[in-house]
Amino acid sequence: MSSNVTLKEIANELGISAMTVSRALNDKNNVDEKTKKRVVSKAHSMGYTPNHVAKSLVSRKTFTIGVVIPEINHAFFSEVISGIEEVTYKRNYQLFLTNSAEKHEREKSSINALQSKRVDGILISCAETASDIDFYERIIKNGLPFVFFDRCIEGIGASCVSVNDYESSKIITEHLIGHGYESIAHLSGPDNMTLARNRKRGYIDALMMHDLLFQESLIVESGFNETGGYNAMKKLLERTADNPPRAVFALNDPAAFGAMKAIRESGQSIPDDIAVVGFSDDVRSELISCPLTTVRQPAFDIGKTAAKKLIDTIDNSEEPTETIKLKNEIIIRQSCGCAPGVSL
Amino acid sequence: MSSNVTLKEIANELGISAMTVSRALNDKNNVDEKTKKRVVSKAHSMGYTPNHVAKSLVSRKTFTIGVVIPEINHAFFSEVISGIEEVTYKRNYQLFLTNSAEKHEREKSSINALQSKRVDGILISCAETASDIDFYERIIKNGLPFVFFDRCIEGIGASCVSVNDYESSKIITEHLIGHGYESIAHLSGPDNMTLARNRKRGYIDALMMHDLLFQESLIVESGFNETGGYNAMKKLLERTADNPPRAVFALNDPAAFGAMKAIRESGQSIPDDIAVVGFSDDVRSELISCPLTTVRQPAFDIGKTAAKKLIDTIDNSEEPTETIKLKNEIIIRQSCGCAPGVSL
DNA sequence: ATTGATTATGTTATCGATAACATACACAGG
DNA sequence: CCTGTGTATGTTATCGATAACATAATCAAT
Repeated sequence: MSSNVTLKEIANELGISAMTVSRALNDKNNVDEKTKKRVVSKAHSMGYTPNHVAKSLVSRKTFTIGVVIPEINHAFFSEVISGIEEVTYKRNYQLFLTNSAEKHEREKSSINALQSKRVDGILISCAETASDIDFYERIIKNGLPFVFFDRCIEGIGASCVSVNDYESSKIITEHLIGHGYESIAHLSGPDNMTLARNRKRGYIDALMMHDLLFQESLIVESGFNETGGYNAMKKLLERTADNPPRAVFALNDPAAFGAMKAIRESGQSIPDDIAVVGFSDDVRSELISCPLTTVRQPAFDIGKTAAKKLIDTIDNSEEPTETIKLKNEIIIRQSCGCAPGVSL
Repeated sequence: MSSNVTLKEIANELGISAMTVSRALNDKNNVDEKTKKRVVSKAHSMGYTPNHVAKSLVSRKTFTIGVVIPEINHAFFSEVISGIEEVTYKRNYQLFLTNSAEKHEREKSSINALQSKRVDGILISCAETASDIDFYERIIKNGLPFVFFDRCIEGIGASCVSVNDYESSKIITEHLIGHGYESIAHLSGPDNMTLARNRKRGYIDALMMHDLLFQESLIVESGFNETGGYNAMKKLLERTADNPPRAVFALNDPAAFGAMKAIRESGQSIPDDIAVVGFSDDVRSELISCPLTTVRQPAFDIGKTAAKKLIDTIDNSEEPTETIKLKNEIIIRQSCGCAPGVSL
């Protein structure tokens, strides 16, 4: 920390008490106007910056929130952060950014560090490997405001902001069914994550509703990144060598990119041999050689909504716990088998 | 803030002094082993979390750094942040993220807020409109460790981490010259920014060295985003209607995308009528219909290097001020007129 | 037995800002 | 002239952790 001026130093310079300086700088009304001016001008000339560390210690409030995300360098999350930042900026909060790198252990240590820094609340999107639900629950029960976004854990007393994963997954699967595809595979995420469960449910229910055979063997866990998608698809193609699926619904776009790579490497073409659809509308999705049909999530709005909900919860302990679902948009491109220019 | 246990509460429960509890939890060696165990176990069962706000007040050190960037939702910056985060995580610092949204006023207010929060240092990439250099200088002289990255202000006592803008710009301009193009335009940034100045200098020097006529009228300020690039290019095409440039070097990729749009709208084709090259290697650059020849910046490394330099400066006040230039890589694609598959 | 060193613990003061209480003075109303 | 009501200011205590100093108890050495 650099050489910083304190209230007492200003007070000594002016021959008055620190309290009067404090009152003057906070523009309280029971201070003489002349004194106020002298103080303000002195504070300015001495380069005074209020010490929020001291202020926070007394007020038990830091005007700081912590954000825990599984990956920073990912278009979806950086857009969410933009949304969060817009709200925190307006409401005068600072934002601690931490990265769990999809590791639950790192997530826990970040949360502990944020607690020590006495953040007023935490926004979190769970790591792929999140498992120790009690850990979150304990902290929430202890009274630290918590809001989950995107990758949520519902039912443990914290608000959640996510998208209508279930409906969107159902719709995009039905779109594949509409193409006449009968064997449709799914690259899934971990079952203890609400988001992954909902996407899988949407997929299964769409099959059921259209009287298609649901085969457990056509579901492979890929996780959220390209490598995971690639490996899962390879496994799937090996497993179904004699009778590969006609289409694949990947739980997000990076996983879909990985799957596309595996499909091409196996000598098959997209969408003529195997159609692919994703979820999340990555920046790359519309630009790749066979543009990806996917679901666009309102990332910026997710961030804004989650941040608002958190700060409302901080400001007012009566704020109800809520599960907010934002609307997705289905983006039809060519990887599903549609001709260019088709829209839903 | 939630209900938090203090040292004194633990001390009361055990009938000992707060000081002993403090010593036990910090594993000092002059505490009885039995006491230590009792304290640690009690602290755990009471859910104690150390209060870093109080600790920081005494130690005048927060283990916190502030990051100020012009735009969060931009692949380059989110990669830089990843790099920064990797270092701060390892070194046990927390990271305050703030967004200047390319506005100098917001930048100043963020820096003030960070100072009030008593960050141990600041990492900053200047806003496009940065102007009040004295402001930075005052803070740096006051002793707050500062490291600029990417968009730097050199010569005011802070370390800088950036790329060899000058050389790379010269090389990529020479590449255009190698194609036989004689009238080459440049979309530039603000002159008070070292980065923009260096890129322009590289462009001009390349022209000079190859005895090409340097025309002031072929330089238009575009700024760093797509809209800016679009408007600048439109202006340039109007201005040179009778004799448009044969190639354009844009100071970054988004500006190049905007320029490409304007060129196509004017009915000309890329690269046959007008070649375009950019700078920064955006994720989209290799995917667009005419892949963009550009300069790849080691974003992750920039973040890592800047964060390391900052923390080294914080830890050791003798750490010298340094200007570190990382190496770029020229990525040859087709927008310059090269056939697919060519590399430098 | 007395002294000094060593170990375990307690007490007080501090970081900077401010809430809560105390004081001092001016002026109006009886 | 006295009391009450402001107004402007000062003093003290507090937030939680810990550095610096103080004390008490134990044990070895003289």
